Amino acid sequence: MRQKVARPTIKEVASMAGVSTQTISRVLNERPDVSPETRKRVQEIIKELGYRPSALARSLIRQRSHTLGIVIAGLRYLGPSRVLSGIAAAAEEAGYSLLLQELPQFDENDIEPIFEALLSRHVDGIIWAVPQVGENRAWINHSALELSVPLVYLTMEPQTDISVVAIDNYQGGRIAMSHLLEQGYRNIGHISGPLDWWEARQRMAAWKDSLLDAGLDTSDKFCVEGNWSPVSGALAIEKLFDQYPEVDAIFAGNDQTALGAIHFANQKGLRIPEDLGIVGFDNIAESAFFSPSLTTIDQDQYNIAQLAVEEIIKIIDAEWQGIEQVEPKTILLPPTLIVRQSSLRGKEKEVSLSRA
Amino acid sequence: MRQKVARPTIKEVASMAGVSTQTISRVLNERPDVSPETRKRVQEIIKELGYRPSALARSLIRQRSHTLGIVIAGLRYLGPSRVLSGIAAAAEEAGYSLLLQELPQFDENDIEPIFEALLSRHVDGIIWAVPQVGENRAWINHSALELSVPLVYLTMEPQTDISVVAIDNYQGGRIAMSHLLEQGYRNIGHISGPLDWWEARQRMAAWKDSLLDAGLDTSDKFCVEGNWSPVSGALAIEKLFDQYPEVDAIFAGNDQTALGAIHFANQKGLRIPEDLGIVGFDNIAESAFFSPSLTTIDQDQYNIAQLAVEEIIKIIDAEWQGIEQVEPKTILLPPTLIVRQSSLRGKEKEVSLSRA
DNA sequence: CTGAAAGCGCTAACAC
DNA sequence: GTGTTAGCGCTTTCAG
Repeated sequence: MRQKVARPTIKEVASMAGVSTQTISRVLNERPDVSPETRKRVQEIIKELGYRPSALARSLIRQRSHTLGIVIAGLRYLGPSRVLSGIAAAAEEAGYSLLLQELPQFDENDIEPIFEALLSRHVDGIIWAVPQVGENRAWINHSALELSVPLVYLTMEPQTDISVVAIDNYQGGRIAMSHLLEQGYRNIGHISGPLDWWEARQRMAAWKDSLLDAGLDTSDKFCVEGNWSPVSGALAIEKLFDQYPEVDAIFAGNDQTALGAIHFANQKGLRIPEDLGIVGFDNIAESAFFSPSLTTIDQDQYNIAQLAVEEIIKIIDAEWQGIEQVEPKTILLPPTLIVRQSSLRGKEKEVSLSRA
Repeated sequence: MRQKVARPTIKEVASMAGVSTQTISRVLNERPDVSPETRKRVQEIIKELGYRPSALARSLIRQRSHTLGIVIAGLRYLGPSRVLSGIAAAAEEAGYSLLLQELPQFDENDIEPIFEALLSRHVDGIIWAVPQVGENRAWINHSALELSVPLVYLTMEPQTDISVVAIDNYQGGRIAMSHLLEQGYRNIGHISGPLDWWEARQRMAAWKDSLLDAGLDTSDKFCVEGNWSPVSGALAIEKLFDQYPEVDAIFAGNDQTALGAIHFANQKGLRIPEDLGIVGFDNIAESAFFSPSLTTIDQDQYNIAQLAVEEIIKIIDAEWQGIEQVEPKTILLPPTLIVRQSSLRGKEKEVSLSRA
């Protein structure tokens, strides 16, 4: 059974050491103006009592909590979790704690209470790591612009007034398409993500622009909207084959959609990559083990999360040093192509095991 | 550009309303002893100023923060993320905020600073949601038993002195094995998770006991240790076929390992489920779309997370009401079997699309 | 070098 | 009903 242990306060340490609380405070904060003997004695008593200062009381008086508010959505998906993991590592590294709020939905519009919960606990800054879906950016922009602490957007469309750190989804789409075109595919269809997502629109735009640049047709029939899920991928490819029978390759909005497409193609007896080339997006761990293994676009979400943390701490420190406004910055990270079997037509195939 | 907006304090509200801060406090806390007119006037001013009380100051004086400390590890994996999502939802529901600490490794042994970061911020309780790996339970037990706040373990071996909420992994393994045996498989191999994980050992024990109960052989050759990853699954099954050529079914430690095994079997031209039956564990979203779709064990991690939150709040409330020690409780949730194609031998196959 | 006084933003206990 | 005093646990003046 747990032994409830009360935490000693600075007062108890002081009376035990026979000095005032300020002296304890001085020792804690490593101020020079304490005699070596007093310092040593106090430190011993601190250790003996297991005393730790209250970060809460400190936050109150210093007006700085060394805590970051994180707003996130969709932790049941892999992407947001990886982002959160990156944030956690970077925050730990920088000596910040994390106050976490998960939105029940991506397009939650009642965000006042979310901010309130964070601000009333005196966070030093807020990272908004919610994908931009529908109009949810509008709501948050409205609230964010009159906020008492700095804010950084993660995974959102670049903007003028607030710092943004994101993956360059458009660039990623271009890379995927270049690869398919290089492999000789010419009838390339697209299974998009839900088009109220900014990321889905970016990837789709890259698909369309790539076809245009290559002098190819870009009829609406060549694109079907999915919802990121494997099942939507399977349904989408079926529809795609209906309305675009010549299709010889697919750029899928994400790996899970691609998986659904592969599943369908396998069942139809289509050979991948000979009859149909497929490229995904995300590079989820499983994608190296699909049958066939999936060529995809890797986005380093862990890394952008760290950049976001660094950025917000930079802003916090700047404002703390009296700089009233820090110039908003936009950081767009390019993703990279991971070539696997699903798109390698007529070339030497890699062995998936050796590079997973 | 963001407009830095200072938050008003209770003092400003008070002087604006021409009353003392005490009266504001009374209105905030909905005390009866305020005249209707005063109350109304104060409320209007609060709204006008956009005043919100500081949860920090409240925590300090009330000795209660309505904040839960969450210690977690492995957010890059799906399981812990789902757990966190469940915790977040339940905490939100109960009006608690979340202070998050992610361990850099599962078997991190320097946990003092982790606890310290949470306790110095006056969390009301701690949920330890780190899988039990190697000796990490020993370290935490040592620290946990003399803690100033309640603690609940999530996903850990039941114990006598502290409350635990977990999935019954052993039971899950038994269900998986019963299913394979019912389908007529008799040479059932196991690809385990890393055996320093408690969950991996539980699932393996279930595999062994099931074979014993069925009067079947349980040679060590029938089991290969993996590390949860698809690649380890592929390597493990190869080894398994080497040392146990008669194998006609595999109970995989998790879905990703099963995916690696499927990948290998497909490449070898083995038919699943005819030549080889496969059952996984976890029911990840992708598993319904493997080729063939994967029979697996579903564990409701979202749900156990909610139970853990409820449990710790119950303990917090109890201690708050003067009950010194609350009897530790163990909640073991049984997982459920999800039947798909990979194990359905000689029976009518479901169509994976229709039930995904 | 060290202590006393004041206060961060709020609330509990007691006056009036 | 409402104000005053005191104090949560700590730090920041400013004396001495």
